[in-house]
Amino acid sequence: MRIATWNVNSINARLETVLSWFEEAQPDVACLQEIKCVDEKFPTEAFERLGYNVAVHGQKTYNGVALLSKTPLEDVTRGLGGDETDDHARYIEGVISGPTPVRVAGIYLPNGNPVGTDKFTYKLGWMSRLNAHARGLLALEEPLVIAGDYNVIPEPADVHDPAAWTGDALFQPETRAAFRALKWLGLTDAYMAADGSPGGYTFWDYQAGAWPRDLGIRIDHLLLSPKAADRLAGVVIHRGVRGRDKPSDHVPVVAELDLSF
DNA sequence: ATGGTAGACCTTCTA
Repeated sequence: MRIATWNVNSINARLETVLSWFEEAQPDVACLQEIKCVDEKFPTEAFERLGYNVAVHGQKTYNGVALLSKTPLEDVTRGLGGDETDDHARYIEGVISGPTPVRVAGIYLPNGNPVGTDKFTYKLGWMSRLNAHARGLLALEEPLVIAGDYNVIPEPADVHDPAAWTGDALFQPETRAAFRALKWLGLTDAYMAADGSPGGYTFWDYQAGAWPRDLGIRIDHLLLSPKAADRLAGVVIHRGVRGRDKPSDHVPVVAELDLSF
């Protein structure tokens, strides 16, 4: 099973680009972030024509996540618990039906910049709530994938110039510690387990020639429960997508799970 | 040099 995560930076501005990638890459499951539209504006029919079942948790202008699957989605939930005052659309979860069901959570973790503001506090609070929720999911002892734009640079090897990012919310010690705490729960970073070579960037800023100069960061991750990690067959970062017309600033990351045993 | 680009949307916010 190929499971993809991709921050598309507006699904409607990016529809042709996204659909053509889906046709060639044929992911079985996809988590999309920053769809930047309400549920009714999501191009559901276009994905249904490609054979996908669609679940959306949208929001006007900002954020918004979607979960797509070639097999039916079950037990879909929207929103991350732990704070009733949080109205950002950043979390969607469902079970991918099949002989070996896989629970998939798609996340758009807050950016958190600038550091020292309530935005950074919100980011750390969101990570704490994700930790609490993941703890409960892991107790189910299922194949589980938590995939999305984490807005976390885990290690210096995941950024072209660590010194240039020391003041950024994505690379703060507290941010990195919260990401490590997720892994300590028993989650495996799929890219590190399958490949792990430095320079596996997933995001290049639109500004200052970041893409042609390969000034990237690795912030789109798939974290796997033990029963999902046991089946991990590989991870591919589709970096070439960044060089196409009208690209998102993120590229798709695809993990392959072997569900044949 | 505090620059630069992109998207939603209505003048500025988010990234």
